[in-house]
Amino acid sequence: MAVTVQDIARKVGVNSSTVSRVLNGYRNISEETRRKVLDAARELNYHPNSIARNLAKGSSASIGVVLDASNSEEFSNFFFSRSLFAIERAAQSYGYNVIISSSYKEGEKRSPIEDLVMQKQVDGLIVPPFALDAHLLDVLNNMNFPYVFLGQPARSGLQVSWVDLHNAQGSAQAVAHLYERGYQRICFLGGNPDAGFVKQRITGYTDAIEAHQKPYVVNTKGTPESAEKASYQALKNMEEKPDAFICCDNYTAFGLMSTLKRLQLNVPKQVGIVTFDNFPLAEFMDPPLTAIDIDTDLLGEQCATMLFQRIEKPMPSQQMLLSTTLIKRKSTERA
Amino acid sequence: MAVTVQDIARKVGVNSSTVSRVLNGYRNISEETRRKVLDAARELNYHPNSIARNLAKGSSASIGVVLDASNSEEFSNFFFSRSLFAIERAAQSYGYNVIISSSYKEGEKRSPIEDLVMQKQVDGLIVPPFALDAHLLDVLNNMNFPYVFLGQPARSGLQVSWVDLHNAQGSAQAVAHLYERGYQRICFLGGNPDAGFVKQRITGYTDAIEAHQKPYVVNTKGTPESAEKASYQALKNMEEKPDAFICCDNYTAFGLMSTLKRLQLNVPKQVGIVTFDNFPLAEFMDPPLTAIDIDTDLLGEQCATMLFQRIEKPMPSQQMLLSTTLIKRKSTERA
DNA sequence: ATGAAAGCGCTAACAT
DNA sequence: ATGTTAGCGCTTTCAT
Repeated sequence: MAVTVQDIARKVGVNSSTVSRVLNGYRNISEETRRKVLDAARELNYHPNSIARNLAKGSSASIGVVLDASNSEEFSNFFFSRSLFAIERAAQSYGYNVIISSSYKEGEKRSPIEDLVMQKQVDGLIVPPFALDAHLLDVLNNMNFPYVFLGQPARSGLQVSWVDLHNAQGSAQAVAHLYERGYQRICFLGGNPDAGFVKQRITGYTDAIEAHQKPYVVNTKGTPESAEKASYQALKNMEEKPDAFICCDNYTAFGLMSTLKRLQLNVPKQVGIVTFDNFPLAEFMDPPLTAIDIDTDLLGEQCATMLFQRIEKPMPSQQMLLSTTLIKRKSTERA
Repeated sequence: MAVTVQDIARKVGVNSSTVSRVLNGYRNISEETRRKVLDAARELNYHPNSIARNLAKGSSASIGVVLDASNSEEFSNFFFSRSLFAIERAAQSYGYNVIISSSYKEGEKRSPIEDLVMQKQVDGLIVPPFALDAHLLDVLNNMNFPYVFLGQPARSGLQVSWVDLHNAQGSAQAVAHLYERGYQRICFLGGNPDAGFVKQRITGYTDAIEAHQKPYVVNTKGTPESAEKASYQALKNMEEKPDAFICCDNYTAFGLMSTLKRLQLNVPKQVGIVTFDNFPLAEFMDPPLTAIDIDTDLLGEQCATMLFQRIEKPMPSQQMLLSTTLIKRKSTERA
């Protein structure tokens, strides 16, 4: 059915290995046969069978990306999927396919990821840290299989490669910006305490603020209602009444805004706001919120790039933190 | 390096084809050799090489999903990625891998999708309709390659298979619900006019409303600001002043809410609101908004299922519309 | 610069 | 019920 190297070889009158050489750009080929082969390939509308090619070469020309499924929280999936798209783009430019796979393992079956690796379907893996259990981690390490974590693992002792956003730096940027604008008592409004990055954001705040004031972290569940209540309490606390908030995400910021309206506190005059993330609300609030933007595209791209390096040659583990960007808007424009 | 069927065959003292038969669950195998082979496989920690297997079987055991890249609008990507996860889950249960690929074609290269298909890397394709140009469509049809559109194509004449959400039905549900609650003059607040589903939502509204009133569609750009202005105008129009709105998405609803606060109109007493989509804001607004929810998981799952049917045996094209669900909340609770 | 032949690891048609 | 053999379509020695 399909056109093969043999067909081209017959048509041109050479051996199939010669065709292969031409198609793979080997140098020691006479200009004449090269042209003839290429012409024939075009005429016959030849497309290499990548499966056969991969079998012969002993590679799969694919990487696997493990989906962030256990964390099915809609919001974080959004950021993850942005990175996923960027990974695909990078992979394409390196000539790799991207196979996605959930980490979910049903019943007694082997985990789909283990299958992906052991069955030689992928040459490398991009994984959210929590998706790898101890067993799988062992397997990968023992066979020296290339993988990169998309996000910093909680157990920081591990000698593994990862790429993550510099959440702590984001907090520091926010703190610096708020002080620069004249705010004096800065409160951190926390988010869903289960998410790893929330801890990093809080720690970053705590570290950065110490030079100026006692840290003031108010925890919330990450929902607007929860943030509304928590921020209300904070503003009723007359002793340490904040004049600025750093919100852990757009939803807590949304809740905070409700409280401020209720208390008739003016933003940015009486209260300044910086929020983490520039989605889905920051720019649409009234006033638009100064935001710590994270580059999820870059995250995916760097993650993929790091993986390809590791696939091409073994190397010691690397870690990379990507800078956040402060987008200044009305909510911190104190006169 | 890796363990092969040969290794097992040698160890057990049978031929590799026998091993293959056992591993593939053929019936005419003596219980004894079956056990010996399976034991040996386990002992040697055998994993089949899927590339070799695919080459021999002439299939790839993979499907391709084309990424919604040209439409990089963050919001719609969110819904798409939800479907993507569901596709992966379905594929896994059918024993297929999912390869993602952007449709973006750089320079003179062939499109990545065409490569995916022609190089036998995938057995079927799930595609957002716009991602397929006329040429590629021809290629696929001529070779009878199985594919399913994720979303209804704009050119409705095409005899192709697709799965989509029943947007028009959603509008009809909203209209019926609002009338039932006693609202009388229902206005549709449109969204980004470039999105295909927006047209469907508007048409659904227009059709459903005709029994009751003259259709009243107010267009917006899909941003909160735009929706705020447009809804303000609508409410100033004394002749046909609406007492209810159907919003094309959560962002237009957000804009509308600003206007209503400004005009001090009470929701749900003076104005009722139904919004399309239950993300990211509908449940967090004050009051929480009645929403037309769409099941993006189901969308992905059905799309995949349809594709697998078509891969297994050729069949006439099918189309499927998935029902929307009305989630009733405070914003339509007229006393 | 090119041909011949072996082989990647598996499955399947044909024997027995 | 099992062994033999021939591929799947490509790459890659090893010759010449």
